[in-house]
Amino acid sequence: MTRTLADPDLDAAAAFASDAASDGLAVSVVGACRVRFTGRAERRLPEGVRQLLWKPDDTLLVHGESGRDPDAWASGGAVAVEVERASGHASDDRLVVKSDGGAADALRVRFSAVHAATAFDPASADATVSGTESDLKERVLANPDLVEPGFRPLATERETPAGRVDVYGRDADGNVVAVELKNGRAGPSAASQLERYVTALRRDLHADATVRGILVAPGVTEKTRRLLAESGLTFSDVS
Amino acid sequence: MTRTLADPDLDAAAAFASDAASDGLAVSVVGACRVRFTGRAERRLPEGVRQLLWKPDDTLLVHGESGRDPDAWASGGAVAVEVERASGHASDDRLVVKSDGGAADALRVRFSAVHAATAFDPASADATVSGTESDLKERVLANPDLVEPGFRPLATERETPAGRVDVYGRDADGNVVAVELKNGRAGPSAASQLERYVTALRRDLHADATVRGILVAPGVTEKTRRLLAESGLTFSDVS
DNA sequence: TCGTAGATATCGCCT
DNA sequence: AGGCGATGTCTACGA
Repeated sequence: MTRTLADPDLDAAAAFASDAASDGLAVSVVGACRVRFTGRAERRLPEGVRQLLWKPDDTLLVHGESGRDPDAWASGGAVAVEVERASGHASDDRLVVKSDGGAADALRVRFSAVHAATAFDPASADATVSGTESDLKERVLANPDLVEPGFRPLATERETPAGRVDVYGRDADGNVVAVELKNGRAGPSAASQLERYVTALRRDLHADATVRGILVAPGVTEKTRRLLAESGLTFSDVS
Repeated sequence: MTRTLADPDLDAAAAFASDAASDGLAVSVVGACRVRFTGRAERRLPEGVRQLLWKPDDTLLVHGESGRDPDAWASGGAVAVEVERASGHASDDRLVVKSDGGAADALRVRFSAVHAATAFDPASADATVSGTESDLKERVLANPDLVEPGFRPLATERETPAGRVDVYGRDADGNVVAVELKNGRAGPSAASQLERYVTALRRDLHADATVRGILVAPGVTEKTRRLLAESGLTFSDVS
């Protein structure tokens, strides 16, 4: 199923890539190229050796020396391969792989040389995941005292004009409580988010209702702790 | 500089990958593998053909069938390669590439078979980028009327207890103005952010100062527009 | 399709 | 090293 080509000429590489793509395979191309992206932004990469990965869903990824994120990419567009013939020497020919996204986004990768190409039938993701914010929600519902002693959850994802409250309930004194969960260390945006929910609930509910906000996370930054205090909100540590 | 190996046995692949890594090269390995990540979350990928990219900065990427983001990854850890010997048949041996990040993050990729391996000397990113929020700031400073007629910018990235205001200035009437820039369509978090800044400035400045907030972006969602209105904030469209 | 919010977010800047 | 906010964020999930 997997096919490999070493040091092909550009015509061979182009044929190899298009054949693989029409067979529903992923193609990895390693070679010297220039890259240009235009659309939501403009980006250019100078001549250099990179790896291009062309997935069966027509995602294009250009990876260079470092980092988790690609140096350039395109997704959602139609991908085309061609060999640009130079008028002079054949050594000026270029293998061009390009994606033309619908919304003005366009990526063009121009190879002056291809060192290796591999085609393979890739596995779908189908991953098992745990340890996310949704797991934290399960934990809180199973053990509401994590929020605070006496807390009783009444709903999850409750709608407000400002967005959905992760967990909605009442405290031991019967006050309305909005709980915002964060899976990691909480920053200022979490405090703002919670404040928006609390403000929206105060407006929506009867004027005599007391609405409290509790941020539940395994840690909080100092500035965020201060912001919470200034807004009369509570932090509950679940480390 | 670029080297390729087709259908190597696991020992050859292991030697190839470690040699390439010690030469400061990037290595692409295509083969059948299982993947496990533990740390901030847990994730497992079942047996399947994927591409592993091992960059010189010890970033590991595992790419499958679709999507721009890798199905699994690790960065910042030390990467090790080894062949796990099975007690029975040699066909039960596994090529293991693993990254042990400092903070409990660990990625392990176990290949049962390697179909192709390529080593190459990758180019550094060194990209030219434009069209970002910082470009929008340039535009606003060059032409303050984009914010509103008569606006005069006085500072950028002005510090407040709630964070840095993108552009700080005064309007035609001499009122203090906090400007928040968004490069894309602005959502509720942008409104919250601006409100935090305005509140902080009102607290910091003399009580008699009027502080206004203006969100400048190429569009805004409906809910956000309502949030802005409720907080007495202004939206300025720069499409 | 649009809006909203999470993510093993990553990345870059500044303290 | 940690906080903070942008990102061509991407991606999943609802309305």
